[in-house]
Amino acid sequence: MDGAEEPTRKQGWKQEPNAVKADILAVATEEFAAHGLSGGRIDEIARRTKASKRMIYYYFGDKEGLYLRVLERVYASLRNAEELLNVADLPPVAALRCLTEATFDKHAENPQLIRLVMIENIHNADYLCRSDVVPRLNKAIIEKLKDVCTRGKVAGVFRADTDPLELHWMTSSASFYNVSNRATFSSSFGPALYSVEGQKRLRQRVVDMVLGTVVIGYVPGAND
Amino acid sequence: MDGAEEPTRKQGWKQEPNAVKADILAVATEEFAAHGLSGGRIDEIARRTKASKRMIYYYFGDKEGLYLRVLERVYASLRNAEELLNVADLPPVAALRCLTEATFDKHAENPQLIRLVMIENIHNADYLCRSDVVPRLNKAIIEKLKDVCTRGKVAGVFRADTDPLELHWMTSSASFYNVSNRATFSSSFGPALYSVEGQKRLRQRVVDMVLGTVVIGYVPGAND
Amino acid sequence: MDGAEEPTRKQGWKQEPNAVKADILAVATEEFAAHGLSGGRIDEIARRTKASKRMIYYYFGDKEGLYLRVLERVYASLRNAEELLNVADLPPVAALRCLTEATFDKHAENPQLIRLVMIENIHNADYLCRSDVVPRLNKAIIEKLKDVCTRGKVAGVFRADTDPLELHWMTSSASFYNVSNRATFSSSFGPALYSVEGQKRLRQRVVDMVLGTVVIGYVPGAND
Amino acid sequence: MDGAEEPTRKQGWKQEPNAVKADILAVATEEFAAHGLSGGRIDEIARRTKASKRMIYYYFGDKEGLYLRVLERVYASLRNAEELLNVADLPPVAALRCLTEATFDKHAENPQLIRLVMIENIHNADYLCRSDVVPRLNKAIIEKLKDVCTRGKVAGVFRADTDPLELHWMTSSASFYNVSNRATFSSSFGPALYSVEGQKRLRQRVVDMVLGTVVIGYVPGAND
DNA sequence: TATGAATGAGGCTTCATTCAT
DNA sequence: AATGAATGAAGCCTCATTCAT
Repeated sequence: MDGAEEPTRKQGWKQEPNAVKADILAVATEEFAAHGLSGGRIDEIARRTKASKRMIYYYFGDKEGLYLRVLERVYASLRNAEELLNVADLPPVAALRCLTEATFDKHAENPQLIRLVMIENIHNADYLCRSDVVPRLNKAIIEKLKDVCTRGKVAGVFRADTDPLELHWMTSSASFYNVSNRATFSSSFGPALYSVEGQKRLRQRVVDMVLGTVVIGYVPGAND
Repeated sequence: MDGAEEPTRKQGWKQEPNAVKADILAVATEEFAAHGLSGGRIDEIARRTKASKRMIYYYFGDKEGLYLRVLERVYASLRNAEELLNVADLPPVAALRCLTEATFDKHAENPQLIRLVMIENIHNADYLCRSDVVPRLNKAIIEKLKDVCTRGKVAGVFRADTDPLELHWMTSSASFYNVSNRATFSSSFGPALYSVEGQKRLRQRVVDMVLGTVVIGYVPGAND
Repeated sequence: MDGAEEPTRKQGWKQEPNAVKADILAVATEEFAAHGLSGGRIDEIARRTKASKRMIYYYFGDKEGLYLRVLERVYASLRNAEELLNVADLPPVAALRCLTEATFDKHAENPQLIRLVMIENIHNADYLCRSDVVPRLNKAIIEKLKDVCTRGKVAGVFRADTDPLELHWMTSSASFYNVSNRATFSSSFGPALYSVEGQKRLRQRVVDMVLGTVVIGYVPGAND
Repeated sequence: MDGAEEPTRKQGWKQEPNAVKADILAVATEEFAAHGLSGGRIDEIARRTKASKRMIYYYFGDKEGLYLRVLERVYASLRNAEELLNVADLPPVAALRCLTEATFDKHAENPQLIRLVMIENIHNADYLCRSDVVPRLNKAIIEKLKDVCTRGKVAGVFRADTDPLELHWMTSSASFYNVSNRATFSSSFGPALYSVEGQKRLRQRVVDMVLGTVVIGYVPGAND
C-alpha cells in the first residue's frame, strides 16, 4: 500500500486508469474510515492522490458513489479473507475454532474495515443496500459454517440446535466489538484488555464462548 | 409581520432556562444519534427546538460543547439503569444471568444510546476523554460484577480465572453489537435474527455464552 | 430604480430586510432577463447587490427559488398595469382600442419582462406552474375584456363570435412579438419597423388588426 | 474491456464524415432547442451521438460554433419551406391567404425551430449576425410578398398603404407567438386555444387579422 | 435573557475544453 | 480520422458562527 512501487508509469499521461482508480479508492478508504461520510473531504482525498479532484468525479460520479465503492471494496476484502481459509479438511471442532480465531484476527488487523462498517450502520446501511456486489459476497461464509455444523452434528460433537447464522453472529459480534469499541471501552475501563497479553486472553475467551455454546461437553481453555 | 405586534409570548424572556436547556439536549441527542457529529446540523436542532439558534451557543458554547453534553447525558442514563439493578441478594449464577439479560435488554431498548457510543468511537473517544463526568459512572458496574465473581468463586460455582472486566466486556460486546450492527447484518444475512423470536433466541445464546465461560459445568439452555 | 435614494439605512445592520430582498430581486431580474436561468450567475447578482451571496440563499433558498420570485414579480407588474387601466367608462370600441394600445405600449416599455417570459417558455413554464401567485393575477384582464365584449355585442358594434380570450391572445401576440423578436427580425429584415416612426405605424396596424376582426364594418386607420 | 479486442467497428475510422457531422447537428439541434445555449450540454450531445466528444470540437471548433451551425440549418429549413410555396399563379387575396396559412402551419409544425429563434433572441441575435448564410435566405419571402402586394394594389383589392414587410411581420408575429408562448399562455389562461378545434379557430382569426388590414372591404370569416 | 439578520470559509459538483496517442 | 483520459476554472450551495440590538 505504501512501500510498493507503481510498476507502470509510462511516458506522460496514460497513467493506467485502473491504477488511478485504485489509488483514489485507497486514499478514500482512509479518509472515510477516519472521518465518516459527511466528515470525509473530497478535497482532502484529491490532495493525497496523484489524480486531480476532477478525476474522482470522472470515475466515481459523486461523493456517495465513491463511498459506495469504498464500502464494496472493504466487504470484498473481508470475505476474500474468509474464502482463503480452508477448513473443509479439519474436524468440526478444530474447524470452528480455526474460523473463530481467523475472524477475530482479521477484524483486529483491519480497524479501518470495522470503522467503515460502523459508519455504514450509522447510515442505516443505506449504501450497502444499494450495492449489487455485496450480497453475493456473504453467501460463502455462511455456506462454510453450514458445512462445519452439519459435520459436527453428524459426528455427534455439536449440539443439535446449533445454527450457522447464529454462530456467525456470535463470532462476529465479539470480533467486531473488540475493535469498534476499543476507544470508549479503554476510556471507561482502562486499556488492560487491549495490551498484547489482554488481547491474547480475549481471543481465547471468544473461542471459549463460541465453542462453549456449540460443542457438547466443551471445557473452556481446552485446546482440543 | 410588519406593523402588528405579537400578542403571545409577552416579554420574550424568563423562559425557565433549565427547561430550554433540557429541550435542546433532547433534540440534539436525536440529531447527533441520527447523523453523527459532522452530519448533525445545528440549524436542524434549532428548528426543532423552542429556543433560537443563538441560545444553543449561549448555553453550550459551540457544536462540540453541545455534543459533549449529549454524550454525558447518555452515559449517565446507561449507568443509572445498571445502578437500579439489585443483584446482591441473588446467588452468583442467577445474579450473573440477571445482569447479562438486563444488559442485553437495556441495549436493545436504547438504540439511540448505542448510536452515540458508535459515533464517539468513530471519533476515537476524543470527547469522552474530555469529560469529567463520565469516568465516575463506570465504577459501579465493575464493582457489582466483582462482587458477584467473588461470591461465585467462594461458592465454587465460578471458574477460578473469571475476571469481572472480561465478563463485562463479553456481556457488552454481544449486547452492543446486537444493536449497532443490525442494519448491515440484516442487509447481508437477512432479518431473521431481529424478529421477536430471533431476538429471544439470541438473548438466550448470549446468556449461554457468558455463563458457559464462567460457570463450572454449565449446560447451555439450562435455566439454573 | 436607480435615482431614488433608499430612505431607511439606520445605524449599521438592520438594513430593512425587505429593502435587501427587493434589491436582490431587482438585480436578479436584470441578470436572469439578460442571461436566462442557466446563464444567470448567482455570483454576479451578489456582486451587484449590497447583500452578500449568502443572503440570497437566506432569503430565496436557491437559484430556482430566486428565479421563481423574479418571475412572479414580473407577472405581477404586468397585470398591475392592466389593473390600473380604467376602461369601464369608455364605449366598447374606444375601450378595446385603449386596451390594445396600452398592452402594446406596456410590452414595448418592458423588454425585460418579455425576456423573462420567453425564458420561462424555454423552460416549458415549469416554474410558472409552481407558482401560487400567478394564477390569481390573470383573471383580471380576461374579466375586463369580457365586460367590453358584452357591452360591444349588446351595442351591436362587435361581431357575435367575438371571444375575450382570443382577443387577449391577438393583442398579446403582436405586442409580445414586437419586443421578443426584435433582434432576429431586425437582423433578417432591417431595423425599419423599430424606428420611432416604424413603431408608431406598427402600433396602429395592431389596433387595426384587432379591431378589424371584432368591430363590425371597421375601417383600418379610422380613429373612431 | 481489458484484454479482449472489440470485434466490430473495424479500424475505427472512415466513418463518412458528412454523416457524422449531420448526426451531431441533429442531436445538437434537439439539445439547444430543449435547453438553450448555456443550458445545452456538450457532454449530452456527445452521449447521444455516434461520434465522440472530441469529434464535435474537431468539426465545429467550440460550443458556440456548433450552435451557430445549428442556427443556420434551422433558418435554411424555414426559408426553404417558403421557397417551395408557389403563389404567383394565385389572385392576390388568395395568394395572401395561402401564404398566411402556410406560415401559420409551418410554425405550428416546427416548435423546435421556434425555440431556437427564441433562444437566439435571448442572445440578442448575436450569433445570427455572425452568420454569412442567413441573410441571403430572407430575401425570398419579402420578394414574394412584394409581388403579391403589387398585384393586389394594381387590381384595386389591396389598400394603398399595404407594406410587404409589415405584412410579413403581422403574419409572423401571430404564427410565432402561437408556438413560442404556448406554455405560459396555457399555464395562465388554460389550454382551450391549443386544442385541435382552438387551433383551427385561431388560424382563421390570424387570416382575418392579416387580410382585414389589407384587403379593402374584407369581411372576417369570408372565404373569398 | 433573547433574537433575526448576516457572514466567511469551505464544501460538492459541473462544464467546456485539451492532451498524448 | 479518431479517442479515452485528464483538467482548470468556476458554479451552486451549506455550515458553524457572530453581530447589533
